[in-house]
Amino acid sequence: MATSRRDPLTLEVVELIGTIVARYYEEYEQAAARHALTGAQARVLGLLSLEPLPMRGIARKLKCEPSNVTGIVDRLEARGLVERRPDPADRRVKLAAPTEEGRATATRLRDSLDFAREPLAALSEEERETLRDLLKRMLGESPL
Amino acid sequence: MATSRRDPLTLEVVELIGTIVARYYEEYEQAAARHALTGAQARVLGLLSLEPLPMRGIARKLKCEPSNVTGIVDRLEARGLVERRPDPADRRVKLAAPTEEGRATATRLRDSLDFAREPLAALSEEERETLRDLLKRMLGESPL
DNA sequence: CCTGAATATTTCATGCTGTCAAGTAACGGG
DNA sequence: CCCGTTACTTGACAGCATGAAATATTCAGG
Repeated sequence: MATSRRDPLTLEVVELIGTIVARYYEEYEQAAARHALTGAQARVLGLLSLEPLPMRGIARKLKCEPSNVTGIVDRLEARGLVERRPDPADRRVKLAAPTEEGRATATRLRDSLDFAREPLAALSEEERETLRDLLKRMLGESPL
Repeated sequence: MATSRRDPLTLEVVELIGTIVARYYEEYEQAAARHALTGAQARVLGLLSLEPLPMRGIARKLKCEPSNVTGIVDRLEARGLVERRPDPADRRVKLAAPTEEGRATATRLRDSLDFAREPLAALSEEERETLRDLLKRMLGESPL
């Protein structure tokens, strides 16, 4: 299993992935900032724009403590982008859902992110297919 | 230029890259935590293990304010992993350099990161070459 | 040589993210 | 009905990040 970990080719690919990660992260933060959001706020808003979630559900997706989510949703709520609604099935639960404005912001954010990720245009359709398959295999082998 | 931004294949690849970024970042933080370091501290220590840098140089590499670097280096210095040395050529400058222990920690950190990135082993050598070339093309087109 | 603009670093104030521990409210099985 | 569990919040604390102001040093021009 360790046979391929040290060879120059693997190290080069690892290096490239590191570069992609750094660039992606930076552009994500910048895109969020353009909408006066922090990265964490943008991630939560993006999650909620797919479906409303209980606070605990957000924490699970973000892999952080629920007490942390309280603050992030507080700030989004204070800006009118998100609202807390009671869960009819369980009065302990609060469902966070985007407001109309929150949904609009999430959409604009997503669009500006797509644009930031434009470098894929440098590849032909066939190349993108190859890339997709290789990335899938990379991710598929990992347990998670 | 926008011709390829919306098609399902591109979106799928973007999604995959997002997954890789999330996983990479998470594993980086965990690897740092295993050495009782934060992500930012691990990044700085990794930089300095390549070459000593002035505070401002670290800030440039991290793309953050110099005043932020002061605190990060403070904490690394308090742990004996880094030391500040005067720059003989310019008395305004302080060079941050890893101590012996800092270098050792950086090495162990790098090794544990290589292990975290093991999923590449799922690909054959030829596939890794293809992946390398595609990633290079993706990155090469961007202005930086 | 001296002055003034520019540079390197630090300090301070502030805000956000993250953790942990403790507290409150509600669910649900026995 | 009670008790353990679960969901959420609060408060204390640390770290990261920014911006403005203070200090020390460099360097160019007169």
